[in-house]
Amino acid sequence: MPPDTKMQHAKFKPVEEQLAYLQKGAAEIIREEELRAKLEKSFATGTPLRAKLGVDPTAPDLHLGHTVVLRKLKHFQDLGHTAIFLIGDFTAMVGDPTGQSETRPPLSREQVKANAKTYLEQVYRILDEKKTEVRYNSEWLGKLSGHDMIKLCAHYRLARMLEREDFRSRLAGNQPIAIHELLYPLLQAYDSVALQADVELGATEQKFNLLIGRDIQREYGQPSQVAFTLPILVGTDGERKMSKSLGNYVGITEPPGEMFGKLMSISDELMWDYFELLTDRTPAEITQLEQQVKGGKAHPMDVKMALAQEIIAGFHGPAAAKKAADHFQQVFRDRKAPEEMPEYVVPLSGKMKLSRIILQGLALPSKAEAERLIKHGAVEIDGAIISNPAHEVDLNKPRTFMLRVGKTKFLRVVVK
RNA sequence: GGACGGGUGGGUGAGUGGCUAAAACCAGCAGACUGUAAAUCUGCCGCUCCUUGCGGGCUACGGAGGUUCGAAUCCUCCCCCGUCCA
Repeated sequence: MPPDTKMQHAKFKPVEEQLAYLQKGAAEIIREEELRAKLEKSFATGTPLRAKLGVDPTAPDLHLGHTVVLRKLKHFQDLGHTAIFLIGDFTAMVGDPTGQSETRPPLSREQVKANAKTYLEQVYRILDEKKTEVRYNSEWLGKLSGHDMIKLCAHYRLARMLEREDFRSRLAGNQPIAIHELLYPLLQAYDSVALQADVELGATEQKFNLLIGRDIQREYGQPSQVAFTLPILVGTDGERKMSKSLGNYVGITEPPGEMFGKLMSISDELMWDYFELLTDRTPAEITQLEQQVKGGKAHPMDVKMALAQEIIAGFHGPAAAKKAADHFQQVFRDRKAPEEMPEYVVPLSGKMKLSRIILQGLALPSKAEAERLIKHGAVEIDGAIISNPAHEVDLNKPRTFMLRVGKTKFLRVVVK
């Protein structure tokens, strides 16, 4: 063994170990042998790989779905490689057609800038800010001349571009495709050229774009990047992709208690996906847990609680996660009122309608909604169900009572 | 530029003059059952007032006018979207 190789051992972990770490949770690695070769070369020369993740600065509120791919980028970072977080400020003005059934409205410069800032703040909850190379693709794309652009386009064929599912179906369904949308994959590919990416990460729906990157890099005389895709995270409904607009998401900036509740509401089957994609448990550990649950040795709820706690600890710290777990245990499992609940102060007066109190105290959308809840028997005062929507509460002397609305909402009402 | 087709409640989408706050489905909310699960079942699901009722008022079917005792439904103009032809 040459002496300099020994030194490299300190810098990078053995290739097989790295590979195993990276493979966890991957949907597809194209091609795996190339990744191994790149890792070997990196190991031998002491040069970190350049792993790229590009995002459209369109969604300032990140949820767990976004974190799947971010966590993988973090894994590269953990192994000593260079994590490149690319903000597609230029391409955002084009609009990624991926998975779109219609043309996306482009974003203005101001929107892009503001979104990018919020985006980064949230990304640093996962990535190490000091070690992350943040780039904006306007840096090179903005400088492309018309001539450069034509040259780039000349490297790809229309027929291949139209192979893409979303283009094909739109074409077949008489839906419009704007010419500039064809440019998007090419520009993304050019980003890989500009950044000399060794690996590009993305969700499975990005596969097509990532593959074009390989072709274009070759055309520009560079080694092809490895296309590394990750599964799309299913939302809390257990059916569709996690997304904000579907309301089946868990936001990473949500309070720990909220996150806990949402995570516990996922189905038992789904929790294994979450373990794989959102925690650092090894595949072996996960399989073991799964068997324990199947064999009746572990209760699914306890396992799910551990899952929720682990995920939350990553964003809010272990203490906050523990607190959320305790709170959950008390309120839902033991069906007791929590120790802490929001307070709502009402001034001393004669009487007040219960519906008005919960309307204001819980910021419900309408009084009709409040009355509906009462009629349904969802409202309790100090443990007694009140089902008369016209019920009035005496407010003639100072006191405190506990209001419960539905299973999850509590309010300490203080009359003074 | 021309010819068609279309814009209905959070979404899909029925409804061609009164019985329509507007079918159905989805989403959502609540209750039951549970492990706050999931699945299932039941109810609710524009706003507001009260005496909480098969109750009163208001607002709503792209926009503005009009016809009519009465319009999501008919007429006029306008805006927007799609298809086809050029």
